[in-house]
Amino acid sequence: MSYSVGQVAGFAGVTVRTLHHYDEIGLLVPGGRSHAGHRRYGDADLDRLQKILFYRELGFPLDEVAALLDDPEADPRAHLRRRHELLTARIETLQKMAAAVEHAMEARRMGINLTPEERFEVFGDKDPEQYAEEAEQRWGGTEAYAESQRRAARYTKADWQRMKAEVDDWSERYAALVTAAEPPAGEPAMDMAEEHRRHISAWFYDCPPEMHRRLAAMYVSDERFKAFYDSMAPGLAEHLKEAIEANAARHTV
Amino acid sequence: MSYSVGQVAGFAGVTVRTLHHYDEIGLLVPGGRSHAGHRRYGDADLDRLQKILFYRELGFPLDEVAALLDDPEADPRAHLRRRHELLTARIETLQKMAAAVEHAMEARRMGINLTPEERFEVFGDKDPEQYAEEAEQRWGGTEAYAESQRRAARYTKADWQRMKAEVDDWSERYAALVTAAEPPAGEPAMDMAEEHRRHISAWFYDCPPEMHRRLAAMYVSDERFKAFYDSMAPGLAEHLKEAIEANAARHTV
DNA sequence: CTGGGTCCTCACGTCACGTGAGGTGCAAGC
DNA sequence: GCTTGCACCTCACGTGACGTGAGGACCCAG
Repeated sequence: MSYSVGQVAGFAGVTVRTLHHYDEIGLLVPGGRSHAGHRRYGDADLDRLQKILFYRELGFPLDEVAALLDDPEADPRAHLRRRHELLTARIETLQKMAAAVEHAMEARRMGINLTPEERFEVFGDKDPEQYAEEAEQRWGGTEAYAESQRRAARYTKADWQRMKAEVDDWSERYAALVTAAEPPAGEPAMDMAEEHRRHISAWFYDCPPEMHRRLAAMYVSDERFKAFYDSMAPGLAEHLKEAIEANAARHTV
Repeated sequence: MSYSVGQVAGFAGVTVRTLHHYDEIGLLVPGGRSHAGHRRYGDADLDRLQKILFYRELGFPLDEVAALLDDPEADPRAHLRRRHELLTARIETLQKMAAAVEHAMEARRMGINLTPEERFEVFGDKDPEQYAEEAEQRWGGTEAYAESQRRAARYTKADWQRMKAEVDDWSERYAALVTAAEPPAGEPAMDMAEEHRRHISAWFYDCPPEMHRRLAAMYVSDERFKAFYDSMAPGLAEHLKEAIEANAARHTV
């Protein structure tokens, strides 16, 4: 019914030193001591440790953790709710970061340059107006940048030619499909959306349907991606987006 | 085309001191210095800083960040891929933590006690066999624990009586519904699933359909939850799970 | 020519522990 | 009965990633 430092450290996944430290600063004082002066942790101590580790995991400094835990206002249910909120909030920001990384990967794949504030928007909380003017200056030169991109990569020249041939072939066929007014949710369009996905997966990065769907949203929401696809045929970006969504739905069934 | 420490600190969301530190340890040495000895950061420096902050955000110590960035093997695409993988992995573990918290909330709501290893499983990497024997000893006494739970909470005695009356009424009606062989996806069952969800939201914690669905999965996967519901009527747990899923699907359309 | 703002370089402080050093209590094996 | 081993103890200094002044240089505006 009571545990030693070693045991607690063992199943809580912390070091003995950490428990000593928490004792020193009064954050987690064990319920009692053995005859020999050894720390003895009871169930209540384990419970408290669990909460401590939780808040620590989310980046709270230890004194704030202490304040949270020693708040006489909060009942256990409120704690669980609070933790769930913190977790979901954290998950949300990480998902935004992941989305920004996807954005960057797609931009790189298509040789589109990013503005400096876009590079940092991964970390949130930006003043979007602040550096707006100089963002303008940075346009143009995209083609040279894209070319340097290509050279910087690992592929050989022959690889690049094969890849480019695939892209050209695909875009020609998809443009034809759009001008023939094929429906986006039809079999031919979905098949070409799937081909698009496999192309990315084969040459650039693993792109499951879920992610492909998020990319599709970018193709219409971001002007540069939209311009890239619409240059193949007018309305192609929107058409491709719907085809990708239909294809993803077909996959997840 | 080149920025001062203050500017960089501004739009990267770090302090000037941090940039000084990165210069000191050679992690991010600015491209040049002005006449007066002031640091001048170029575009390449910003790019590198973005990567540094990213890896730092994910908990890498700075020397490892340096090792990653100065690895001559890695091309930029590989970096983006790697970052995306790290992010999705982190998101996944956080989602597991959130699930464990939901588990704990539901257990507390129904007065079910958790074993000590369950309390820590939020943090993953446990040897599931290790403390198995003593887990046994901890059973029984659940009712007393549940009672103490009730007293510890914020509600008044009258509130508890009202709440319990609601529960009793609901379980009686749901048991009748099951014995009458009503289909789980039928309107009456879905309505009672919705009532169940609203009950939790009103008395305990906000429970959107998404979360309700995850709880339903626990009702059949965890023996204790299953026993709780099956004691109302045989097969009720499974029936309720399907009703909750049907109700959630109805909600998201 | 005097502020005010931004930059500079020491250099010590802080937080959450890590890492020995040197010693104690106790059960098992020789 | 003794030593060996193990898990524990208490100092106490080290470390990583900065925070926080102290004291001084540069530069533009009023």
